[in-house]
Amino acid sequence: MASEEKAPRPLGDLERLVMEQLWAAPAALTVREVHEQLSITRELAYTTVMTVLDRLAKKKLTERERDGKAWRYRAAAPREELAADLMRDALERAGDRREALVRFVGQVSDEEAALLREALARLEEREG
Amino acid sequence: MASEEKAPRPLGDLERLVMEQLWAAPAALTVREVHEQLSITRELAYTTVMTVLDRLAKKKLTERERDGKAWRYRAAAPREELAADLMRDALERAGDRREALVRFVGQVSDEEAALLREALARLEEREG
DNA sequence: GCTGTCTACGACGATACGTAGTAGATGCTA
DNA sequence: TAGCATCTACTACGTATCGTCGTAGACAGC
Repeated sequence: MASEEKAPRPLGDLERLVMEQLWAAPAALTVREVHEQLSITRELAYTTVMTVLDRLAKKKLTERERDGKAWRYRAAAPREELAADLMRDALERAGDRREALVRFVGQVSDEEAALLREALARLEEREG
Repeated sequence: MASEEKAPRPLGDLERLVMEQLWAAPAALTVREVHEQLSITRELAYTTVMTVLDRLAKKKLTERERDGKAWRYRAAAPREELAADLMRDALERAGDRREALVRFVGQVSDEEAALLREALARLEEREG
């Protein structure tokens, strides 16, 4: 016992804000566009946003493509995918998975429980 | 959109090892006992273990009670509870929960899916 | 050639963690 | 009673992450 891998570090506050911009956008965004969006709420240097976007790319959370001399960034995976990964990760580091799942479903709202049943039903249907 | 709280930082490697000792123990442990256990595998100063236990207590992950002049530490919550909390937390920061849950159940093993169904059934039974 | 726009790279402060030393209280023992 | 052992409390240091920028250099258009 006692042998697991490191948990993925959670996003920092600004990193999360930036990812939310990318997730909300229909297409890849330039640093300037992200900066402008964030500037609505808070004051940030252009280079700060650039640095964060760059770090996110190094962490494989964003991908970028050239657009003239600028880069366009987009989220590497949908927000829900990241959430599912984190859930999976949390489950994996539980001791007794059955117990963890029981506690988990005991915590979710009725609506979420319904969504879970629905998701499981769909899975069963697809997998036969 | 864009308004969530900070995600709980994951445990550090040593912190995790220490928590695993506490989770595995049937009763509260002294610093010395944890230190001795960990010393089987790696060399660590007594005070290092003490510091970690202390930090875990400040983070409310452990609780401690006096035993003579020493403290006895125990996990504040079972391992599975922490896992369930993390899963819940991950779900909460997903955008579309339905989508996140679909992706989640799509990721788990067949066995885990079965455990999930079982947990949901038990929940339904209990809640009527 | 000057100006504006981008990127690349480096930097600095704060915080978290792994790791440990030292000081001081207290109790058992020779 | 003097000492050694045992514990806690407090401080500290190195590394990594993250928020936050500044500066320098490449380039394009006026």
